[in-house]
Amino acid sequence: MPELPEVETIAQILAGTHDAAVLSVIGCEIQDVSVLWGGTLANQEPSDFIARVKSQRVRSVSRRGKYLVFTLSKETLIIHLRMSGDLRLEKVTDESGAVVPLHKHDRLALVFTDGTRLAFNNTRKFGRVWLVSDTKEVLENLGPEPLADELDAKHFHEMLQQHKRQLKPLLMDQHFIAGMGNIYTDEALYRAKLHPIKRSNTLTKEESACLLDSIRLVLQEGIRHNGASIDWVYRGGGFQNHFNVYGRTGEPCPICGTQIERLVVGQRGTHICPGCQQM
DNA sequence: ATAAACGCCTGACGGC
DNA sequence: TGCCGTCAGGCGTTTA
Repeated sequence: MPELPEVETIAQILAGTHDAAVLSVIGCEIQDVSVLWGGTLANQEPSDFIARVKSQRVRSVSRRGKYLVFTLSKETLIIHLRMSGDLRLEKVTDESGAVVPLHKHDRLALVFTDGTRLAFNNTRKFGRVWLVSDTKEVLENLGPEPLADELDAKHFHEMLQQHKRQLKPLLMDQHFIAGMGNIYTDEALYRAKLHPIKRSNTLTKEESACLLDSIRLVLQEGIRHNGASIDWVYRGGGFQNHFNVYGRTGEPCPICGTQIERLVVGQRGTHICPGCQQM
């Protein structure tokens, strides 16, 4: 699934602030809703959702962790793409006036009065949509934004000291810090030369500061490349061409030449350079 | 407190 | 070609 850089890219594209943006949802009024798979809705029945969301207008689009946040006239629409979710903003009809068909695995579609449509494609049905009056209902327990200035090295070190957990599962815990997923965690730990199962409370101040820098570096680089396009989901991003360890099992480490190893940490495939990342 | 195991889903890929 | 196991950008719940 998309991680912070992919979600950030999608948010910017939908908001029309991205270089690659063609359409924008800002100002669009919701005219019609198709709930193609009811399980998509996390907190209500399709009929309630449709009745409440119709005729609301999109005021803004932003990101919090891996959540997309659509501020509407009266309420807030929140989308989490999970593993296989994607969003397409497109015209409902083509140049000849023919209706553009929805895709296989589209689970929800919002049709706007200006003739555009936002389609939520979600192959594995893990993604969810919420409609809430208060974003706290969904976002309250998220950890800090890794790229925010309020998070400094001192505070991050204290956060790490408060747990005795393996670094990788801790970084992927959205209550600890919001937005890190499997790819960017592997890449950040590699850059910081830290082993994924090293205990968080054993890091020195210097190591904590280096880890925070590494997290920010890989996330910024991911955003700069419009995220990664892997598996069968292609969103136009190119960060997959800049992975140092993720998915590179058996290839030489760019720094020391040792073969990249794959292990399992926290039930997730994990990629490390055994030469650079020692316990 | 920490972490493993499992469930939720569909599809791609490699081996036989 | 088909079948089977494994793996996949996530996360909540249950169990140890």
